[in-house]
Amino acid sequence: MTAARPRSEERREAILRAAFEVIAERGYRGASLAAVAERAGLTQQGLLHHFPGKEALLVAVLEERDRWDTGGGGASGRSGWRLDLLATLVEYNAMRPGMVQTFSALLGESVTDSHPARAFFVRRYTAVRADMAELLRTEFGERLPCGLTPERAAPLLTAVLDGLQYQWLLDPESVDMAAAFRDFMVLVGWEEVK
Amino acid sequence: MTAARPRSEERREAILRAAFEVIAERGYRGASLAAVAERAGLTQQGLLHHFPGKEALLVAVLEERDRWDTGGGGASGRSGWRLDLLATLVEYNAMRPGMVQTFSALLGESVTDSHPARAFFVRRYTAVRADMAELLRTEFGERLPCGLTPERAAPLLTAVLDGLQYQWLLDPESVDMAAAFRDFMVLVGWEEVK
DNA sequence: ATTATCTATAGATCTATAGATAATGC
DNA sequence: ATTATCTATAGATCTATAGATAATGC
Repeated sequence: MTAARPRSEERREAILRAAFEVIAERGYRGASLAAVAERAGLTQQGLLHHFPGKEALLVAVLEERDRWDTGGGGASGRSGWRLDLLATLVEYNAMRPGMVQTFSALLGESVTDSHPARAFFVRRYTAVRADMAELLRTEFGERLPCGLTPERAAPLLTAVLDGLQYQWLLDPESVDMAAAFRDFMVLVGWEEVK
Repeated sequence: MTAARPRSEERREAILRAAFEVIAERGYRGASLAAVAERAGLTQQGLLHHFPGKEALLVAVLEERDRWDTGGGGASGRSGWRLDLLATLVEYNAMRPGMVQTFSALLGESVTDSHPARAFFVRRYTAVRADMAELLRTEFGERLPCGLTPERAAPLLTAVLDGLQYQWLLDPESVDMAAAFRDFMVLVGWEEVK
């Protein structure tokens, strides 16, 4: 009759969820272990039983993110997204400000010198640009309707996704992230209603 | 014969320069007053004589930035940039990684809750989008060659500028920020060699 | 025996204030 | 008298470690 006592794996997940939230609110540098622990319902020292240090917690958050957006046949899977699914993903993100905020905050911090997430994002963006080029190639072949090659359009596509997220996080009333992204896709050659 | 003793204004400027550097290296939250003061050549308490607190220093940094990129008939001046000058600005930025890094780090942090730079960036992006729309209208009229209105292209243009900066800061060898931006301008309808 | 968690605390920071001291400007 | 700067320090944090205690699993 008593509630099942949380097993270790559940506890870890609760800590990770708390870490996502606190990083969204204060960034990684501003996220104290005590704040994460309190949100997860244990003490800071209890948290350190599950993660040996603050950086290990960040690494776990980043790995979780990778699982999240490659899960279900996602970006790095070679299976790849289709262009229309990318538009759907943007719409989906517009309903998850917390998740977007966590990673926009981490991306922003990661450009500072020797930030612990820097290597992760360097690797990640290399992979994302390659995935985006592959996706565009699958959709359009070697040359997009706009005239660019997939390799030259890929950094632009990636930049639009990130840049719109910042504008939208700062001012969601003024920026329609999904509509703006569809505008961009039309620009590169997508024919809206397939 | 002795070097002129630094006057107050010079000291303030030295502190601001130091603050730019330390924020680029560690972000605002990671930038301690002691680190900024040491770089400027005085003690933390000496610094606090010129700026009453850490947030006042940040405000001064942001105001300096506004002066920097509106100076010389810049964005918010109603005089406005021309589109080709925007391309030139991107090339110029590619030679000033420090400045780009300071503000990319601050933009990233600013999306976290109640960050002291948040209101600044909300205001700033509203103004930037309006300026970009105005610039596009001046160049192309009510409808760009790509079919978008200036108001719908403006958030995309802004997003590309910011998004490319992050990719470039993380991996300058792999991302040619200026070339990618020119690609985007061609996309919206610019005819390259005027 | 192992796992999870806690109390206690060391050792570094951080921001900010108080008040002393020195230099400059009237 | 005002301005610039310093020493000293209060009062909060922060990360991490040490070691005790309780609960679980063989």
